[in-house]
Amino acid sequence: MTTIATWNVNSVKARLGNVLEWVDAALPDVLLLQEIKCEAEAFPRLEFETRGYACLAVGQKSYNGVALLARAPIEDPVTALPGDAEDGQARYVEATVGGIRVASIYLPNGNPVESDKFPYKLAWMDRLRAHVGGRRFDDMPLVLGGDYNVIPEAIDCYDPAAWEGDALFRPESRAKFRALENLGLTDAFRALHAGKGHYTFWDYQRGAWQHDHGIRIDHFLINGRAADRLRECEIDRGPRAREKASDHTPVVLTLED
DNA sequence: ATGACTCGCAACGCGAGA
Repeated sequence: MTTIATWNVNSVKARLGNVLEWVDAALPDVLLLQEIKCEAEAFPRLEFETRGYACLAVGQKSYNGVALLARAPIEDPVTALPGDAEDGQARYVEATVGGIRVASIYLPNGNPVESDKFPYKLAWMDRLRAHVGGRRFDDMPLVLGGDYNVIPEAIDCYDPAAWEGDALFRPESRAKFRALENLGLTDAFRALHAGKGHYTFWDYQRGAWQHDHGIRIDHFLINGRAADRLRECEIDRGPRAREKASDHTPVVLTLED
């Protein structure tokens, strides 16, 4: 069994205690982090290395940043999403671990929709589609985990009306998410769980967590080779209830060996 | 209810997040 977890930690330094406590209990084979909010040199790699993880962090100061941690060697890394040499935002890291191609994705938020952030988001999704579609991953399992900042369907949010017009729920964003699925990728959580009420993010404001006013925006998209081995995909709500919690909670994918 | 949280920052209020 191989477990791969994804978690937008909203600053790895502010969250280090919570993250390590969860890692020590959950013991994921691969951990994909987003919004580490620090440069790679400042990533607390020693804390993970002493727990047996190899670390690959791609960061920048203050914003964004992704990391890929694994109990097995990290091979053939890609540290930026191809397709725009001008894009300096740290939002993508990809590598091979134990014969599985894995990526940690922090897809742009895109709000406000009237700003240039929304076309940047859509273009980023086009680049991701071109990257995945243009490379030959078919000979090995591919797992794209991360914060996609997309609410795929109305059942993926507590109150669809409240999200109407938001970049996370705009028809364009959802269409481009479907375009990724149309490459042959499966939304692993949705393949195993039907219905409303499955969320991965609750806003810090308005008591969203206490009222369970959440949205499902952290996803695993996996190719056929990985879907053949899909056993479980679960949202662990535990960390969201903690003091000093991230506004996102981990999602854990389990593949058969 | 023009609000509300929480983060990082050569901070001491602001931009960004979602």
